[in-house]
Amino acid sequence: MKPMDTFTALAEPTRRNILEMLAVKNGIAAGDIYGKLKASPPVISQHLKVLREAKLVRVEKRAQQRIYYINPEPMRELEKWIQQFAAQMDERFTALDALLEKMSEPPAVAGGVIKLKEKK
Amino acid sequence: MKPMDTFTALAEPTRRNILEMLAVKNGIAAGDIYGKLKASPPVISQHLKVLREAKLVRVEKRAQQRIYYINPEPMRELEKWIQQFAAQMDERFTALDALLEKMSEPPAVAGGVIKLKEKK
DNA sequence: TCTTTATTTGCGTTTTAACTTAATTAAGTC
DNA sequence: GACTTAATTAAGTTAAAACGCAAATAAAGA
Repeated sequence: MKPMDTFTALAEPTRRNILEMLAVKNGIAAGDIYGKLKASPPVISQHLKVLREAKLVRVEKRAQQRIYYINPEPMRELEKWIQQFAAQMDERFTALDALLEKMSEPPAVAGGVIKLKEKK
Repeated sequence: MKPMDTFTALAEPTRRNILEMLAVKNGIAAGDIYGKLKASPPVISQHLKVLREAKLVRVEKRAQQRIYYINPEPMRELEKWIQQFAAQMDERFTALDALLEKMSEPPAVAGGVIKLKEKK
């Protein structure tokens, strides 16, 4: 349950844009990316580096160009993480659970037992 | 296609830990969180604030305690984003596409036409 | 009201991230 | 070999994020 720095890589909008471009058309040269996304070459290049390090993309050389491709694995892991997450929530939240939860004195605190107005 | 700052909120490991705790047991007091996660109260409190702003959690007051609950919507949107993403990739990558892509001179560049050793 | 418990706010410091400009590497072309 | 194109790297700057500690607020209870 730990998609390493996939989250960090995805936290930046420009990087997500790049990935979205690649989802539409896999295999894009760096130059075409900073052509369509208005950001300077160095900026894009740095973002590509982050994406590379997060293994969200891979690169192939073609003459002077670097062609970027999506690497789907981290995304799939991320999806898995979210789904496990949702599953764990649902597991704990069947109709019966919901009912019981509504009825009982809300969330049990640390120790477990709820102390209410225990006059000594 | 824009899960706002959900990504940013999820980029921090402590925040993910908090959410994972809440997935297992929804409704936890702030104090119980900084009991189990070894991080100082102020730190957790700040992270909770970020999660709150990202609407990943909601809070209820119970006496002095603040009980935190997961808010599932942003997660669902995130899941949707990933799935659309995957869908777009798959759409473009049927068996036939794969074949054609392998056969053709790889990725067409900006202009479109590939110039090869065009001796004048 | 004064005290305790639970949590948050403020503030100064350190770390990390992003953008800018300039320089560099790499692969072809003339 | 010098020249051009494509992309990256390096250095410096600014801005944002995270942490730690002290103080402040909120809700009870004595």
